[in-house]
Amino acid sequence: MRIATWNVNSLKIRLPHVLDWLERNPVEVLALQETKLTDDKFPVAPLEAAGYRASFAGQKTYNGVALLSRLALPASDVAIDMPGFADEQKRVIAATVNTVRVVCVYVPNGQAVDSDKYRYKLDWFVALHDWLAVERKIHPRLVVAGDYNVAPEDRDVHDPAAWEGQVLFSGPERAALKALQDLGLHDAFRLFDQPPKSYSWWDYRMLAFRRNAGLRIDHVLVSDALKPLCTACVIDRDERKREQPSDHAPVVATFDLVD
DNA sequence: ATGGCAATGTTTCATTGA
Repeated sequence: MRIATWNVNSLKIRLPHVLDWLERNPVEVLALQETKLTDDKFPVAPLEAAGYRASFAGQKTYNGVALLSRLALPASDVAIDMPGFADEQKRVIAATVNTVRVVCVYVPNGQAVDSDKYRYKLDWFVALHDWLAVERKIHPRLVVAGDYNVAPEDRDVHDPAAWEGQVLFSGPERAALKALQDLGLHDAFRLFDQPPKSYSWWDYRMLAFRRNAGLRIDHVLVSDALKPLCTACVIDRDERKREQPSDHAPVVATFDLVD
């Protein structure tokens, strides 16, 4: 079983990319962020034609998340938002697919340290932590995949000295991500040997991709019970080379589970 | 010093992203 996450930066623009990618990478579950579509505009039909059911929670212009899963697999208990955290912004969707509870998250960007948006990001992380502390008890097989907008360590940043203390790499953000990991949610990417300078996002500007000036901010966290079943985790950086790409690359985790 | 690139809205630029 493969579970992937991808911030597509507008599913309207990126639908051809997603369909093409799924054809080449027929994962069992794909978590999408930044769909930027209201629910009435979600492309249900083309995704079904490609063999995927879709659950989604969208809004106009910003945010928006979705979970795609193969039509042949059982999928149930779709949940939107975090209970107890009132939020207009559509950033969380969860579903149980093939006995695995999959949570798709789009963590706030934070804009700049000391901004209102940064405080909202840290508050959001606290809510996520407290919610997942409960969810992991209910669902031992738990995957939390998405755009976390935080690079965990120096090796996840192309220029850690320049980024130190900046949004996406500040101490409080990294501590918030670490607190999730301390719940027993493990960074699947770091369970394996990886190429040096592996990143999942590159700025559209400054020829960042060509210089590999990126950050690793998209993560798949796996619960204690799933950790021994996780057999691989890769970033598909080739997708970033395509025509009119998202600024994020897909991240794919593989599990030794029968589909 | 501080823009650069991309997407959205109802647009002739502002806002947001990361």
